[in-house]
Formats: sequence, C-alpha cells, structure tokens
Amino acid sequence: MATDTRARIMDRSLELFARQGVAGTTVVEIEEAAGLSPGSGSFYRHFTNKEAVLAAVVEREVARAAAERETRIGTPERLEVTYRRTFDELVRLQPLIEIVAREGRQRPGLLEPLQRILAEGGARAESTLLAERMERGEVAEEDAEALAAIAMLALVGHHLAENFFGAPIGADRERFVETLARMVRGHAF
Amino acid sequence: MATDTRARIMDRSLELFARQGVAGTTVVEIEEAAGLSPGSGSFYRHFTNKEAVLAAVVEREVARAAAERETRIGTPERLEVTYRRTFDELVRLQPLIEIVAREGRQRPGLLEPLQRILAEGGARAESTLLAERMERGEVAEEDAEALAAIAMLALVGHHLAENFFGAPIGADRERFVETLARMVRGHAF
DNA sequence: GTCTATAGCGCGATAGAC
DNA sequence: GTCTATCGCGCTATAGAC
Repeated sequence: MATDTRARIMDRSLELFARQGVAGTTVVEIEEAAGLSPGSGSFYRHFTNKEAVLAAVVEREVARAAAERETRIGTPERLEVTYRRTFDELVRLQPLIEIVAREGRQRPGLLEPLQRILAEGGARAESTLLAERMERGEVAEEDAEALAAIAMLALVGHHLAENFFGAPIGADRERFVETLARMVRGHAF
Repeated sequence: MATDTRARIMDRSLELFARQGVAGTTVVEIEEAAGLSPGSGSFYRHFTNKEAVLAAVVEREVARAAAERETRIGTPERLEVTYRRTFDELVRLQPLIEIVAREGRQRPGLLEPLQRILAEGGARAESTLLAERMERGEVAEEDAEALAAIAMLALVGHHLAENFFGAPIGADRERFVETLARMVRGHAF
C-alpha cells in the first residue's frame, strides 16, 4: 500500500462521486474510504484538491472506455448482439455517466470526452454496421445516420430509465432489443 | 412584493437548483436572486430550510406537468405531431429533469412522481395512440407496448443528448421525428 | 415581512513531527 | 508517505430591532 494509494483514492472517489456527487463528498470521506486516517490531510499528498481527483478519474475512465470501443469497431455481427453489447458498455460506463451528468454543466471540460465516446464511437460504429447490412439488403434505409442515431439513443434512453428508476420502462431489455432490431431492419412485423 | 415572495423564491430556486445543484446553491444566493437582502435570514421566514424549497418546487412542477398531460390524452393525431409535442414537453420539463437527475439518488421520494409522469403518462399515451393506429392498419405490431417504449425512450434520449451536449447527436429534431415515425409505422423505407 | 448582526459548525486545506 | 493538530472560511440558521 505504497504508491497505489493514488489509485485507491481514485477508485473510491469514482464510487463516492457517482453516488453522492462531488460537492456531496468530503475529503474526509475519501480518506476514510481509501484506508487513510480520516481528518488527516493525507489526501493532499496525492492530489492538490478534490477537483484534481475528479479530473484524473474522469480522464482514466474515458481512456478505458475508448480503448474498449476500439477493439470492437469493424467486427460485423447481428444487430441484436450489438445492442446487447451496447447495454453492457453503458452499464460499465454508468459511474462515469452519473458523474458527468451531475457535474458537466459547471465543468464543460468534462463533457467533451464523453460526448466524443457516445457520438463518434457509438453513432459511427452503428452506421457502419448499418451500411454493411444495407449492402447485403438486410436493411433498407436512405438515411442510415438518423436510423442509427434513433437506435443508439433508444438504447441510451432505456438504460438511463432502467438505471435511474430501478426498473425498466415499457419493456425489459430483451424484448426491447428484439423489437428494436426488427424496427431497424424495416420488417413490417 | 408581499406574499408572493414565496413564489419568487420557488421560481429562482428552480433555476438555481437546475443550474448548480442543491448543494451548490447557497441560501444567500437564493435570497439575492429572489430580491431579498443577501445574508439576511429572510429566506427562513418562508421555508424552514433548503430541503423544504426543493420539495415544494418539485411538487409544483410535477403537478403542472401532470395537468398539461391530462389535457392531451385521448386526442388522436399524427405520430409526427405527437413526437414534436413530446419534445416540447421535455423542454418544459427540463429544469425538473435536471434537478431530479442530480438529487434523486439521495432523495428517492423525488423520483417517484417523475417516473409516474414519464412512464404512465408517456408510455400509456403512446401505446393508446398506437392501438388506434393498429386498428386503422397504419401500424402493424404485435407488441405495441415495446414499440411505444422504444419511440418514447428514443425521444427522451435525443432530448437529453441535445440538451446535455448542446448539440443533437446523429440527426436534428425534424429528421429524427420523421425517421422515427416511419420506423414505428413499419414502412420498409 | 424584512432587515442587521452573529452564533455555530462542518469543511477544505496547511504545518510540522515521525 | 502517513500521521496529529489546527487554522480559517463560508455556510446554515437564529435573535431581535424596525
């Protein structure tokens, strides 16, 4: 427990920030959660202040998410598989999403990386997949970009609602995925 | 400026809470924004503490939104019209959404009314509309509930992304609405 | 109903020994 | 790198005059 104290502080801060917000989390709580003596300023040996941990933790999570995303692009698969995987990614991104959702407005610098991940990564990967499917005639659509955006944002909306309210709205995950895939393929049901 | 000071405090608190969060807003700021002498405890003549304003303001906004929703149910209209109207409703709900998104996790009591509005109101109104359309053969779908949920959550996702990042993702509002309506109708493009 | 003034205190941050 | 101890600010909330 020497220099990885820094990593431990970041791990626990991620959890605390996601659960309680940055303003709602005290340095003392972070010290306590990271196994440091609460009330001591030991925290400040590793970060100049609370904002610095926030920046470090967001940067780390964004980098991790971007790396995961890279390994996936270009692998053709069924729409249903892609959609289920997107749900899983969103679950892993959840602490980051919660933090950025809370703190993004006061700190615009936090917004941009997440937007890149969701927009570029998400939508572009989706529309690439759609383009492939269009060539093969599985999907007919003049406006693949809008279609891809609708699919991705529907997944995001479902994830947020489920995560936020503790229960899914309208349909559970599997029914959601299957119906969405049918819609995207343009089948008339 | 006599007894409506209470209403003014609520109006300004709604804005401040949405922009800065509850913890990030001081009573002094509220007093200042409401035209009271900052630093005086005049705020406390109207509310026992910050939590009380929060509860009052959320209750008021939820009631307003529910009332608006009531007037709309049962009016048949084109899907595109419904979707555009839903966007407008979400814009009006935005301050409330932002507050509940931030503070809901610490205050589960705030979540429930908004969930009712989004889930019951939204999804049920949608699936009613869809049922009508199915009778008339405009929509063919065995699972109207899932279809309605997808449409509503796509709209919510688009709204959140646009509002959150300052720019729409993938497609602007009108293209989004038109493509979504075509998807819901099951047209093969 | 609004003001001035201030009590009380939790929190972020620092100093200095080990 | 971690501890004990503490400073000082800014915030919530109250007391009391007008």
